[in-house]
Amino acid sequence: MLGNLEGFNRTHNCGELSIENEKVNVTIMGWVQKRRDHGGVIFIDVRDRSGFVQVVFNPDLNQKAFKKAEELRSEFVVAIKGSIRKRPQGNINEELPTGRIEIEGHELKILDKADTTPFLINDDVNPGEDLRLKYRYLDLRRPMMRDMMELRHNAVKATRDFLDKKDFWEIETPLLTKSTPEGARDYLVPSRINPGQFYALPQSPQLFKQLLMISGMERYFQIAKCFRDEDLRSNRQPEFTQIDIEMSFITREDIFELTENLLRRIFALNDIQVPKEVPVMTYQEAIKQYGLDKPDLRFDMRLKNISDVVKESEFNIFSGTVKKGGQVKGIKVNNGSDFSRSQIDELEDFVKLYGAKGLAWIKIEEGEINSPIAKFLSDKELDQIIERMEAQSGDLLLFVADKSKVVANSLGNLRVKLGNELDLIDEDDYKFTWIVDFPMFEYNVEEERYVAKHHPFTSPLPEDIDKLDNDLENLKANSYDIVLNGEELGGGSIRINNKKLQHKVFDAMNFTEDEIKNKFGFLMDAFEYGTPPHGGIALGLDRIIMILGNTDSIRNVIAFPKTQKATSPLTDAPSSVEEKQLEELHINLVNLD
RNA sequence: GGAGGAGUAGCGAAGUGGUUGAACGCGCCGGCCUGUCACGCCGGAGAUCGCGGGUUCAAAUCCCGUCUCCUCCGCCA
Repeated sequence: MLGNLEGFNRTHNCGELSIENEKVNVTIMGWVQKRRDHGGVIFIDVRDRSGFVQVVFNPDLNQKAFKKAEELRSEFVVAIKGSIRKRPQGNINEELPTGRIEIEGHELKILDKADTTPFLINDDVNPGEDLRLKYRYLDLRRPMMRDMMELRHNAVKATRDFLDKKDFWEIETPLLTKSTPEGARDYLVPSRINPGQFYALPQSPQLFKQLLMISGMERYFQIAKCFRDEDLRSNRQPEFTQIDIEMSFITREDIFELTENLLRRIFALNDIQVPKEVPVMTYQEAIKQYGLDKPDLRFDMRLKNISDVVKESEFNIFSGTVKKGGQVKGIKVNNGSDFSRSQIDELEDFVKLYGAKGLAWIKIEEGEINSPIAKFLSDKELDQIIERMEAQSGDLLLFVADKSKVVANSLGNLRVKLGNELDLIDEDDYKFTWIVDFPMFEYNVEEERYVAKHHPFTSPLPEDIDKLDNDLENLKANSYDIVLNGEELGGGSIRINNKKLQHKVFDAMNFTEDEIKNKFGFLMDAFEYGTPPHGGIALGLDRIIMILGNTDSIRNVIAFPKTQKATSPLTDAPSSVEEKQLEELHINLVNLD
């Protein structure tokens, strides 16, 4: 009968068998990857988590097993007894880890049969995302996905080992917690016992880890699930995992060192070196030179400011923008003068996505200037632009004139796009950098108030504290991000550990006394009882695995991810619920249309 | 909330108004085959061209709507 293991005890994993095991009797179990039926002899590749191995059924050796092997189809689950032998001369397959040996099949048991799968279980096929997610348990059988899961496990294991050695304690914090007003939209969970009230799933364990510092836990970490009800991207899922760390009695540099060593350990899993010295760049410098706060340092093409050169220019789009307080900046595409008009139009469409109104361009062709805006620029201005841009014959210059924020964002993203498309990036290069001194606040036009750029528990830079009273715009935070190849791996800060200062920060954000009390009263209370200086960092585990695993979708590093509409084709979540469940939760559905 | 791309047998994919009864590859089913490992050879089944309207003598192909997946903007302390 099917499924019964009677008489079979697994002795080896398929992928681990080698010439060392010659003449050994083995029992393997796994899935049929492939059957090659030659009529007189049948080859079966049997796959388990460790890899696969070839089993041969020969009627001359074992008629019964051979007959049984004729029934086999792909993805049948089997148990096989046999003996390891060297492959005959000329039949060694050097391509395969187990290619020097094979199993002479003596006894075959079919543990379960399988229907033809919706897609083939190998890395050569590329089924649509919805199919992969609907049959995720089959998708995960593919070597690529199996490898991702193993990599993820190893990274988490390395993290736990490393932090344990450094005297950190892994402490769990609640998933059912309190909704906080700042930041991302919360996932809410209705309380049955408290009609009309809701828990929120944590966007991060931020407040709890600070409370743990006040508790004297001193060094905390958690592989923490976090939830944010915002729109999805190729690197953003509504539930994701952070390596969450907090320490007491430390400086920013202590956190840098710890994080670098942790990353060193994790990236070593794929032989990627974290340099001895990870450079530190200020936010202001990053925006100035690269336009983004997560610069990709694998290629140059920095932004150059030509505002001063064109501020009196005839070309109104440039001079007018500068006079209104905006900027004109440009990037240089080496040997880009052969870009066609339609290619440049495409680049213009791209920067418009980021709010730019247009993209001005100048081609330097054999000393000749080719540009629709050249006629509005004086020779002197052109010369100065070329000098500022360090342009040579054959180059293409691209300019955006706008508010500084739009200029930085549009050119910064254009730079990344060109870097990728022009193949300026060495895929084997890994450029880490710290970004520090972020602005504490950003003005939110919709809410007509300042909001925290990192979070409101971030300490301002000590030398900037006075600006809390009069210069919020330029107040810098003691916060930091770790960036790799243009991807933000994580960020953190030194926290406020003082009630008075915390209160001032809330004030700056226009919180009322009542709001502070209702939303953060418990933190303010805790600050009364002896709070150590503390700080920490949260690293995006999923993004780290993406880069380590060299994949461009976060879904490939999560066993059961959601689609872009935050649904699961596998479980069909989310779904409607029974009327009775809603009643228990005191919830009435209303139609808002 | 918005922009773009995609949806054709189980999977991948060609086909942009008719003369093809919708290619091709993989898989599947049957037969043959004793050294394959992308096995080979012969034969076969399998498609309301995402769904709903419309234009036309004629629609996979053009138009409108709608659903799903992907990428991006906004959003993501």
